[in-house]
Amino acid sequence: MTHSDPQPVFRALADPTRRAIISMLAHGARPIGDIADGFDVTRPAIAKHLRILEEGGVITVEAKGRERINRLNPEVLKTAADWLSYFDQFWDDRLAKLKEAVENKND
Amino acid sequence: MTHSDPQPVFRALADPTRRAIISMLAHGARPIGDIADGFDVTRPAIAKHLRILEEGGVITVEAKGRERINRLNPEVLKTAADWLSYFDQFWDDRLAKLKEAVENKND
DNA sequence: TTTATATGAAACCTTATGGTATTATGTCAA
DNA sequence: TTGACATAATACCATAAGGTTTCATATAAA
Repeated sequence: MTHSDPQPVFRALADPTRRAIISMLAHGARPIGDIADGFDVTRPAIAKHLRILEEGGVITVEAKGRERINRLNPEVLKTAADWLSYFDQFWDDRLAKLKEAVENKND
Repeated sequence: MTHSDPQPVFRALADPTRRAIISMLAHGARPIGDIADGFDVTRPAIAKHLRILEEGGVITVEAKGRERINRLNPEVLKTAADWLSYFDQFWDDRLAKLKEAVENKND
């Protein structure tokens, strides 16, 4: 319904390292150092990914002392999911029927 | 369940022109020329996008005389949708409840 | 107040990306 | 068979992406 531009989100999702970071942050907010420890690449590389995630609104960064806490902002991912949801009809009849059933019963 | 690598699909989805091509092909298969007519960029540019879509399995190309019909393969998009579906829990409680209700009643 | 720690920032490199213009090839139609 | 048409292929270009190393800065702890 909000129909906002999915481009920054799809851009953020395009890299496997960024998707892994997103998955990691789904389990809790973390500073850069902790994130970088989980990957082969250097911390500056992770910092660049975090910047792109932040630009896309996928994460927010909160300064806390000398640390900077990176927190997932999962609602933004809905922008991409919404774009893809149009194609539900092509692969999942059951979901369409389910949605229909619910719309008739509840709302 | 299939759990295949979403990388080629997310790559295909990363460009706005490619997403527009996907949307266009959702309404029916078309040859390159027809597709290119709908965009500002040149045909070789569209051809490159189609190549990336084909590499990602998002479209299939069928030679038909001197034309080459580009056909959407929408099931592949499910790979990306599945990856994103993990985050449903963060933004949509209703869907979770719905799923639960269905699992209790049907299967 | 040193010293260690967490991060930012700059400079640089290689390859991918998205685009162009031009030329070649295969197929249909007159 | 010749001409028109649909597309492929090639060469080229500018910028973005993803990575590195090195250096600077701010905060916490000794």
